[in-house]
Amino acid sequence: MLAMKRRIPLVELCCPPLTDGRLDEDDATELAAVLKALADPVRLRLVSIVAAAPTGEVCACDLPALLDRSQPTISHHLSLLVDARLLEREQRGKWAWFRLRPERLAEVRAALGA
Amino acid sequence: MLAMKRRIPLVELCCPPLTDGRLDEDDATELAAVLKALADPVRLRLVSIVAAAPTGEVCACDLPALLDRSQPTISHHLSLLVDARLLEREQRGKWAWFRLRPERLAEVRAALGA
DNA sequence: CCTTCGTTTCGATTACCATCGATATGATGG
DNA sequence: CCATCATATCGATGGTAATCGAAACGAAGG
Repeated sequence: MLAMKRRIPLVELCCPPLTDGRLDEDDATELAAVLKALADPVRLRLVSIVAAAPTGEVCACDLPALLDRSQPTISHHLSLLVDARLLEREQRGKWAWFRLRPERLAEVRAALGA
Repeated sequence: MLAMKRRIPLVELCCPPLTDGRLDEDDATELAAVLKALADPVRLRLVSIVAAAPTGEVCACDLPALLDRSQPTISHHLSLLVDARLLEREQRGKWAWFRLRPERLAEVRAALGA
């Protein structure tokens, strides 16, 4: 035991915890990609705004004003967060709404140690 | 209550958890800096190698071979990790030894949510 | 001291990234 | 259809970061 190789089904975490053994190159690259998506002040604030929204979702239309960035810039960051599976996007009429994917954030925490 | 503003002394975490409310610009910048230090495959592998070392420490001299990068490159990444307070460095004779700072990793996990 | 050897710093190169204005896309409502 | 408005894409730009070879630094040991 301990020879058993990965893939816990419940959370489907992206990588074994950092502290459990040497990460191989692929796992490290994958984990680095998610962390890179989080490692930007604007994107962290986007995630926190969505996470703290009372209704659980936020309209993209409100975000440029909240973050003092242009609309294309916000759109760019939102795309990266969706690609990293940290947010999910839903189009409703003309507006795009975003929700947090808390399991994904939990995966990242899990990958960062016990 | 809930108006009380930050700084839990025990762990001295860098920022309030992402999911507890909107991060202000300073907190977001600080958290992004630590995450950026982690958001690189080579540095993640460095951390995991140090974390998994049976003795708790690793000699810098062994790392270029393990990671297939030049010695200056490894030195550069180690500096970034030390600056981010994720590793600590100790010079012993000619060799530099590195240890993990688990509290710092715990801070990052805490900042990423409950 | 002078040499050796591990490590850091320097300089250069290359690649990536945040940002914006301008433009395109796409859905809504007349 | 056509006009409008929210969002996405494009192209350009300035800045940052990973990487390496070469050179500088620094500790040991004769």
